[in-house]
Amino acid sequence: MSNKSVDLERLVSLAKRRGFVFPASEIYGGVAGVYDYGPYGSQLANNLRDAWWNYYVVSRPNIYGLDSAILQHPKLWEASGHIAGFTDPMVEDTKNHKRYRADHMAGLDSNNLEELKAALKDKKSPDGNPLSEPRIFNMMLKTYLGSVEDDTSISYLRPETAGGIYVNYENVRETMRAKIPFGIGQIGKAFRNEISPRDFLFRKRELEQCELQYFVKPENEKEEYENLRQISWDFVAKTIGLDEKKLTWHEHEADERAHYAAAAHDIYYEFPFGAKELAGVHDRTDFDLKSHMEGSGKDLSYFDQEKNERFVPFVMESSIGLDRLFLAVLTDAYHEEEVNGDKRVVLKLKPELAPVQVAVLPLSKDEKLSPLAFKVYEKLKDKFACEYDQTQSIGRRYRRQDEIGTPYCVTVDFDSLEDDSVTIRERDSMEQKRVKISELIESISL
RNA sequence: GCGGGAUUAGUAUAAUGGUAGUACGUGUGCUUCCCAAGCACGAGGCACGAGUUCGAUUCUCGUAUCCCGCACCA
Repeated sequence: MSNKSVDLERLVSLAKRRGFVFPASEIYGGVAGVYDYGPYGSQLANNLRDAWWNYYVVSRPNIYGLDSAILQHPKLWEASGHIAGFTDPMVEDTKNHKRYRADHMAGLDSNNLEELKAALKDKKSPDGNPLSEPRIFNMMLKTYLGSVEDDTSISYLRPETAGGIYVNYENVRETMRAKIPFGIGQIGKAFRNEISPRDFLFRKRELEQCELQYFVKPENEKEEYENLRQISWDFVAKTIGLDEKKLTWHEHEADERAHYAAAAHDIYYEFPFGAKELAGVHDRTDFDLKSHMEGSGKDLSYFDQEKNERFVPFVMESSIGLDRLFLAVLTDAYHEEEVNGDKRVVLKLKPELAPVQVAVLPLSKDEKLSPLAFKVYEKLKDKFACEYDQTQSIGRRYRRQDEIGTPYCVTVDFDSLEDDSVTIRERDSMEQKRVKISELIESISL
């Protein structure tokens, strides 16, 4: 049976029912575009985070980790281009995407979109192209640093994690004695006031990004870019193990690239609501470091000792949304199967990613079986993510574990009292093998 | 943000201007119980606010959230 028919509602329902994802502040009616990860969801997210960190940072000698603050100097976002015009009513040239102040063009001192819309009805851009409708642009979440709320204390929750990497570029290079090429990896929350959050975890207002910024010599731009594309593909396809048939490259045309990017390729995943961006690889050139050199007045150029020359490194970026990865993993794993005339819902998660790796189950709740089963649980719990469950029938408990993707169930039965053996039941095949309790840990391979 | 639809227990749903059933799930107990078995008992619900009304889960309005299109996603 395939999982092609998996629709978003089923995933949302399972996620809620089994403690993966809850709507934020649900008892107050929820908050659009914000979700909380429940007991199993937070564990799965942790596992995905660890997988990224190990793959991109820990296992690479010239990649360094960073955890920069969500709050940074407001000037960072000016230099990066994020602040420009964001709290103003803007119109956009629909052809070349140049932006203009809607109030200036309309000759009105107004933030009223209806008034502006009427006044701009027949106007063209300076290049003679049609204009988009006026909108207030303020994607960043504003806050005040310090307890006095005035214009001088305005700050922003970061709209992306990359900025924190650039402002620490020199600190990391210096303290790690890093030579180009090297990279800085970071995982963290970012915030965007999305106009319309949609599609469950796909477009959230509070999201988590995993980003690698890789600093290279300008002349190696193309080669490093292609290399990073391959690394990024291998992460989602091999390390995470998403179905490669659902993954595709999508190259940005010039007019859909961000202001900083010379080249951009996204990895699309076939979500229940269509093929959408899961990850991105961008060639950001020297835009960012140069912008921050200008903004801060500090020299961020690199001195190459061998060639005795100085240059501003180019940045190759690999970024992936942790929430999107979570949703892709859930989508990929979700299967409905027919077993003995009943429907079985099973999450075929990679064992190392599963929130529970081993469930220990006494065949029945019993004054002799339960203590033995609990001893088995205690033996395993420091080695694997374990759960102990003795409530209701054994078949029911297998199904429970199937639904949260537990790869192995260890069942303690009445024979166990005599032969010191237990059975290991495998999730996907539902096959069982009997092993000695003393050899149990070695018998479970993740 | 615009237009449309929806919102009843944890999930999926039924009915109703006189405060709600069902299924699955869930809790306790019985059953040496290997793939959601059975039996008994139990907990649990009309998204929020206002209006109309003797009385609103039901009608009206507003809000929130979700879904579908469009736009947006720098």
